[in-house]
Amino acid sequence: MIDRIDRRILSILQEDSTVPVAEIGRRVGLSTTPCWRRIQKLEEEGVIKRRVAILDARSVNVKVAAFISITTNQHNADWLAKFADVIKEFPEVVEFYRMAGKVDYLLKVVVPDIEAYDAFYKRLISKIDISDVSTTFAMEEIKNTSQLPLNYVVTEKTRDPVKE
Amino acid sequence: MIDRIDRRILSILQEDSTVPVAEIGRRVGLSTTPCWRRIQKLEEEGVIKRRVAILDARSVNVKVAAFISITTNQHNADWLAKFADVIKEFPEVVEFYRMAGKVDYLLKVVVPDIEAYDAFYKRLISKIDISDVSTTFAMEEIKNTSQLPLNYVVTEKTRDPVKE
DNA sequence: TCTGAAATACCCACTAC
DNA sequence: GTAGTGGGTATTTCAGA
Repeated sequence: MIDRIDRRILSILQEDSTVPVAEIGRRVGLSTTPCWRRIQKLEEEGVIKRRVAILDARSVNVKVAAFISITTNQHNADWLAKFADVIKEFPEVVEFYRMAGKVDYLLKVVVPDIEAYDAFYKRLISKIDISDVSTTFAMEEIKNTSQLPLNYVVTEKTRDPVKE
Repeated sequence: MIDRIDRRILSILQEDSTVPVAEIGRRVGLSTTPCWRRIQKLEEEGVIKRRVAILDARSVNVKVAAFISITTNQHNADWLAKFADVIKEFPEVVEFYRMAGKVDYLLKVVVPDIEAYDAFYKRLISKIDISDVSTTFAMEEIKNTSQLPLNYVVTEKTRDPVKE
């Protein structure tokens, strides 16, 4: 169970995981060891999934983000499993969801430019048989964060959503 | 300028930033110091933007992802600036793009459930005047990674996209 | 002169108390 | 929560291309 202190620790770590444990402890009003033990527990429980480096998209030459809406008429489990496996393997696909409503699947893809998108698209449809596809491009990334909101965390003291 | 070794270092770090420098060096065929210097440089240059902890969405009670397409008839710079500022401040909004085509803006929002989405939606439209909004929900997250594809990186040796 | 290997001092993560 | 240790990291020095 996550309490308020855990939540503050998570908030710090998902913003910057290089902050030393002693400093985190200081900020949340804990000494190093208990703070460190909480972090360990959060990692064991899988609340903290991993620690990663976030790269600059422009520096690695993926300046264009595209959203691909896929509608299909094939809905059996076998087909879906194969479809998902194939698409997951493309490194350009950074997000992939099965949707409710008219669109069946939504992909977020990152590539250098429209030309590269076209090449990617051809590779995609050559590997898998999909009926209806529509793509929209992001002109500007206004916000894109790995930080999840923590105001909905169920704390041990209360079951109500708590404001940050 | 990024070379092949840098690319391998980035690949390791964006998958797991806890790997010790000596181990990274071993994997890319470098001793600790030059490897460490490369990482420093990549951070200085902003290729590595930050190091963060990735949290488990279910553990922090945000199981539902929604995509909100916003169409507006207001296109002046003032309005956009205000609009962007307001929306950015919602922690539930994890992604926010200005789009090309019919839809003007696309938001990705994470919340605990449909009920919470509704509450969020009401708060959103109370703060800002938007004409046309449509929401689709993700039923299943098949892939969601912070790892960018590195096969498009422009290396010092070649300007061609290089296969991983 | 630039790049990499070896060596050291220091600081932080982690353990025992 | 405090004290102490091992290990990784930051930094310097040195060797070689």
